[in-house]
Amino acid sequence: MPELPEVETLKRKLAKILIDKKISQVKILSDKSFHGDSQQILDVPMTNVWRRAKIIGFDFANQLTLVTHLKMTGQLIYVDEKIRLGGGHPSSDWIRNLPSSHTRIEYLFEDGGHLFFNDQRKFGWMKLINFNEIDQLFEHVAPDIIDDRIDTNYLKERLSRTTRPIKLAIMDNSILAGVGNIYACDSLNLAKISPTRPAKSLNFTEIERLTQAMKTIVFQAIKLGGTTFDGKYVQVDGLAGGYQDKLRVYGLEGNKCPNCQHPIEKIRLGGRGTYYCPNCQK
DNA sequence: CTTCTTGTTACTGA
DNA sequence: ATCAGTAACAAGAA
Repeated sequence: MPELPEVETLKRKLAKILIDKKISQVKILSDKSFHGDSQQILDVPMTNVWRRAKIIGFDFANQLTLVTHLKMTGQLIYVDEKIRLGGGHPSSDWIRNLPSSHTRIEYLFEDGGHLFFNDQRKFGWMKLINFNEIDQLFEHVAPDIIDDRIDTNYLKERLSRTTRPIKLAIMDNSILAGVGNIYACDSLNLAKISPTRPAKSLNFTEIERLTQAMKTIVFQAIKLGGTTFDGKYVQVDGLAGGYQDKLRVYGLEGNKCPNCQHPIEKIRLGGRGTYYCPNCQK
């Protein structure tokens, strides 16, 4: 599931590859995955690639932006002309065979490169909007966890107002953006705080620990290129990320807690799988 | 066959 | 009015 680190990893690579290029053709293979008139961005130079929360935006010279949310199973994979023609040394061979049955949109660039939007579950989307419509996308979205505006004082203020379990609160985009299930579980383990604690019951020191833990975990995951779990998220070149080898508790039911060696347990919180250590996470 | 999976939003109920 | 809980979305795995 792409969260902030996965989306940031994709954005950095796509910015390097795509800025200044022009799209020559858009093939929409699933109508519900694309919103807008794709003809409007043909032969227009791409000027910038950005990320905010879990959304990536591709800006074009004609004041249009292609925004995308990958939801749980979206992938963005770029294959250059050399690899497509059977040459080069692709780091993962299967990308030569795209499009696949899960490819929803295919972008052909003027230099022969191809960008594939794959999405098994079709929850993800790509949408063409005007520059002046970008702000309203984030109207109800708080700053990213890696933004300096998310600090202990801010979170103390926001969290003291709700009795919801702390894990649900830190996954709430209107409080802070970019922390999904994987990094919420791992951050709470690093901070030694139980995911079920009412948010308002955390004292200043605990919130400070949790804030630091979330930033540490998210920065580490970005550095490692994100988490590849069930093979759903992959990098732009089709390769896995690196954080799955560093996971503390997520998906590790029965394994030993990295803090205290007690077996990790799985519970259900807000209808979502939640992994934690009942011994050291208080 | 049924059940489970998930990020986000829309809806329902308190 | 505001907050909390949950169904819905889609497609595949178990």
